[in-house]
Amino acid sequence: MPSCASNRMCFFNTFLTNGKKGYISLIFYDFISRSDVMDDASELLRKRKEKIEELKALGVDLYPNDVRVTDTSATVAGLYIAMDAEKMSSVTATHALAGRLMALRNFGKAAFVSIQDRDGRIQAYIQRDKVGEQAYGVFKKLDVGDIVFLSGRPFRTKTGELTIEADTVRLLSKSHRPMPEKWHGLTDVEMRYRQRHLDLIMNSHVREVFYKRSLIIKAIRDFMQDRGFLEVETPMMQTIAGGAAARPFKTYHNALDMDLYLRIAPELYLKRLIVGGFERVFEINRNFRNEGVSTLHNPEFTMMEFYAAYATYEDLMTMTEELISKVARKVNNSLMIPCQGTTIDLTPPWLRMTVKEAITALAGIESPVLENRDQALGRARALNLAVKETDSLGKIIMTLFEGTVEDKLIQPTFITQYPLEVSPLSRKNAQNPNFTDRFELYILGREIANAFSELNDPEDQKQRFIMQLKEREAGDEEAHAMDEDYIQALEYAMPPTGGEGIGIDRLVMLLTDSPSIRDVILFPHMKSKS
RNA sequence: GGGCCGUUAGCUCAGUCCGGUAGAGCAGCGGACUUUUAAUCCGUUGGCCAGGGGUUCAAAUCCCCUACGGCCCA
Repeated sequence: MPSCASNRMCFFNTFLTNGKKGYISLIFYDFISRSDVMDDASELLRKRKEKIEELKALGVDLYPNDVRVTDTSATVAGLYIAMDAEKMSSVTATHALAGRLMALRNFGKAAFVSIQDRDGRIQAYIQRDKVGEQAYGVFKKLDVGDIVFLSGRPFRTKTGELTIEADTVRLLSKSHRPMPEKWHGLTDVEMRYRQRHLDLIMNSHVREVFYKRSLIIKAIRDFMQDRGFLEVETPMMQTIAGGAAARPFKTYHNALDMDLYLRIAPELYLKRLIVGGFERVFEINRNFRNEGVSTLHNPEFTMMEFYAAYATYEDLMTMTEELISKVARKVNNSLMIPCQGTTIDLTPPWLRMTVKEAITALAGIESPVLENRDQALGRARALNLAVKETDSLGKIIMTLFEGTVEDKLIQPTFITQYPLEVSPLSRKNAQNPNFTDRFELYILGREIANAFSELNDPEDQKQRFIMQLKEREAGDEEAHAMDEDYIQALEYAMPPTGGEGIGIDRLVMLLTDSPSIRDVILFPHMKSKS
């Protein structure tokens, strides 16, 4: 038998060598109570633990699983919404509900409680003479935060509040920890993100944001399916992370003995499905980009990408207006969206202008400057923008655009005609081959969508990849890699196609008036607290 | 990566400028109370002041470093 008696490993040893169940549980209990509670825990946690022991001593099952819940706070509220106190006095129906105890107002021999379930809150009135002395004794030991079961008939209090007059009250799951403060709730943003369960318990508007997020995604999915788009799933782990300009996460497959990258976009696989003949596909899923976090960036984020054969980027602008306005109407019941102190008007059609027109119109940079690399470079430097001596005109134009125009695009605006150098997968514009048939949608100064008429000429695509390789050799880690498999797929002929990606998180931010992407992602990434 | 701000009881926050016994409200605990709703009333417990180093007779408070978070910039 091991000689040490003060760490977890040793208990396992004891268990293995001794093998008697009763013995081990005794030791283990000793360990829990002495180390986790008596020494480390706050007085509050110790008191709670004592109460739990008292309940156990009374023979109360702390975690029963034998109740039948028939209603929620909302179904009960819906039934009696039109009935006043007098009408309700003749109601004989009883309702069985369960939820988390969120408020407790005790009067000695009776109490009002509020329980919270998935639909909201409902009040119940617990009387000693109604539930019985023994059940009431157990009830008095319950805490805010416990999960409870209630049944009884509904009535209205003298203030008119719908209330369940409980004939049964039971503990369903005991909370070992106290809830945050009832009035101010949980406001510490770090704790809200790290302990989202608490945030969801305490902050109803947070629950609403995530209900709405689900509605938005459902509305998008319905819209796409109604138009004959097939929902597909393509690889999240890719041998070449392509389809966008970003640094990928790297991982490793043991059995195959190969490096893999988490995808930065599904684009190239989705277009291979267009070659395969599906003609209309979409995917709503996660992308992973190895970059910093900010109010607009999370390392993993959700995009919808879709591709439509025989469509152009111009068709997609119209479709995007329809999609986003339809979703907004569905979840917000309006096309006027209050967001971050301004109102966004989503009524189509939306403003359309080229990158160069936008720079001239919104930043006052004369158009000849945008035709001459040296002048454009000089202007970018004068504006303190980060440009390199070796940057091409197209790159400099985009630097000017990002530095001077982006945050002015408040109302929905399609920016079209992106430079060839920054669009390696887009079709060249027929009139001006230095630019591509591409657009990005901006709302509230943020990029929401990116789309283009797809480049389907395999020889041109190969040249574009070679251009990108040169950028990569010149030190641009985000430049696109050569993808021979993709080129070979194009060699089997891809129909003329329009493709688009819509940032779901950013769309949810817009439609829920959330200031940070972390407010629309349930578990945003945070640094570990060591 | 840079700048600014923050971290004090389970939670929400004072206290920091100007160093001198660590506070409030809620929650908890004990008591009263059978229509309250931030219930009320009486009493009461609870702290490694994020962590480390320095200055000082004396540090939550002043200085330096670190961690985490927020906002802004790149």
